[in-house]
Amino acid sequence: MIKLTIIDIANFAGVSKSTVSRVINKDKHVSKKTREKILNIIKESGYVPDNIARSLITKKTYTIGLIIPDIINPFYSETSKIIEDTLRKLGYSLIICNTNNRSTLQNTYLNILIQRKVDGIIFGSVKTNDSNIVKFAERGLPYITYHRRLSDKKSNFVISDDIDGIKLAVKHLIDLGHRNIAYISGPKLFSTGINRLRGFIEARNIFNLNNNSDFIQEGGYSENKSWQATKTLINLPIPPTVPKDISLIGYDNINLASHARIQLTTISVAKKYMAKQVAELFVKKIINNKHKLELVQVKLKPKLVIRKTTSKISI
Amino acid sequence: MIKLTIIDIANFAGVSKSTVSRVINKDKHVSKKTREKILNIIKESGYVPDNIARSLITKKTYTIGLIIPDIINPFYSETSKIIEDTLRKLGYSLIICNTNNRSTLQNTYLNILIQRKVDGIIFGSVKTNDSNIVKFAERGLPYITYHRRLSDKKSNFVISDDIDGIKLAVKHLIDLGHRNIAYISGPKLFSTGINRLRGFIEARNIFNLNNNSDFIQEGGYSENKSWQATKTLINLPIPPTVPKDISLIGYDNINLASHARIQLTTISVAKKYMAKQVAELFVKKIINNKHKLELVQVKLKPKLVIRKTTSKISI
DNA sequence: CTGAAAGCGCTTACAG
DNA sequence: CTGAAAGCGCTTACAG
Repeated sequence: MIKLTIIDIANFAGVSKSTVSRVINKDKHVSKKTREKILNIIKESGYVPDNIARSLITKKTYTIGLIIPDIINPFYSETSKIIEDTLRKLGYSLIICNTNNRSTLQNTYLNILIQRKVDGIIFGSVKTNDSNIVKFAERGLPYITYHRRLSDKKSNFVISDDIDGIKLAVKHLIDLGHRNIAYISGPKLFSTGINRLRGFIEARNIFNLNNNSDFIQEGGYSENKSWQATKTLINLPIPPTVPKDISLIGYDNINLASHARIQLTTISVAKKYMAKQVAELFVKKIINNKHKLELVQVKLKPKLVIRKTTSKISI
Repeated sequence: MIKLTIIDIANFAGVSKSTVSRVINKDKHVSKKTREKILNIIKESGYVPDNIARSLITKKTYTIGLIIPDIINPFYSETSKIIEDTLRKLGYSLIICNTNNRSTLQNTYLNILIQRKVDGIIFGSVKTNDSNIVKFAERGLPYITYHRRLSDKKSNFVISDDIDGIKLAVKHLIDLGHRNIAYISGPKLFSTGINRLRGFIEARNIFNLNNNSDFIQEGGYSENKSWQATKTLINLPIPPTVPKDISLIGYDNINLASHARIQLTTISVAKKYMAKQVAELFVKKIINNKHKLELVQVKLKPKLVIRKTTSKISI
């Protein structure tokens, strides 16, 4: 199996390699006749241009890195798949990196991606103040985050409006007659955790609810911690309002929420749309638009999905 | 942000770029003094060698393609993650491609990966006779499959021994006193489906079981089809042996099998080990060993995991 | 142990 | 519309 180069094609067609290059790059300044001749030879010969050689000159690899905590987590496998699909249609390939939430591994990946000359990096779960990303950003490599954002005002992101989401949840409970509403929070090193908590506090003020600080418990996205928090809440002198049982709203419409035996009322995040948007906007507004310095800062509206775990208060 | 090249480092160190290159590539023929000086300058300056330029000469990209049906399927997200992790430790990056089982998309990806000059391709779900892969293989690009194999005797693979797996299952049922044993098969275009069926037929002969052809029903990995097949089996004049209900063995120890309300006895495949092996053997035995033409053909032993869906026959 | 030179397979002004 | 030449940032014989 001999590997063909652009020179082989040029010789065979009786033209210079410049002309072959123009045909490959869809340059208009080639006569129809020459173009067709070359195109034919390329097809017949099975010649494939070497992207490596091309990248060396153009400084574009058409490769993007995706840094996520864990592809086994359904949120990330679903969004990764859509990101990959969207990028492919735009001519890009994706290198997926699982950090397992370890910042040393994230740094390892950042170095790998820099050395591989990726055109940019998408982050799926940034900590609000990640000094390593700030340092890396100084290299001038374009990046964007989804699901979570950096606190930096000039950062690019596509996220769900977490403040609004919690307000939807609180409003729903109030509409059902509840007044004592508690909140089990996520970790505060992510914008998701920070903003949902902020949304809860704002909602309490808007609706004039009990400001009892016991009604906010740290759950930390851990089953165990959340279970402890729940017990604390139930044993409060004035526990959260109780209908038949307790009205309960989750966040992120994970598959388990709709399970027949669970039927959790939930705030639903448009994760598929988010994934498509982050990939498209990153390529179109940032990577292919380097001169313009346009910021991408998108907050998607969450939705309330009412199922069986919330109901009217029964006094 | 100015981009440094090997020439900048060379000038700064007062040596030629050849010497810098040797240091970067850990060539021994450099004096300790020069080496340390250069290493220091590299560190201080934040210089990162350009892998693209290097690849153009070495013809190695240290990139591997992984072609799977769907990263959302837990089997593939779990194995992909391990493959990626294993490859990273060996110095390789991974481009994951989801075909959704569509051969046109697989071809698209094959072309992309060829153009990107990947060092090899790992396939997660090949059809036994995939003419496109055969055609592609003629390009001389190394490849290997896992989970499923090509019928081609000279192909590389790491799979589970599916024939043996079914035999384990049949033997277990016989040990429990069953004699009328039925089998709901998978699609025959995969080695998994073919070999499990073959294993079932061989087991019937070995244990002198009823050769009734009604006891083999096509399930096609589809819930609906399998349900039809089950009804057909139950309504047979002589149905499969019935204890309290029916003894049932699944294949592939998916998470649902161990669910508290399911407790399916199952043939378990060492998928994590399989993933690690396919990545390691591919790099060590095939990619880094091109001259030797060594075949990698590994069949891992499956295990029987006994839970609650199988029990002694009660006459 | 070190350097000068050639070359990997392309693209891109420049000139015609 | 087309070609000759320079160059992208490295590696690698070859020579000393």
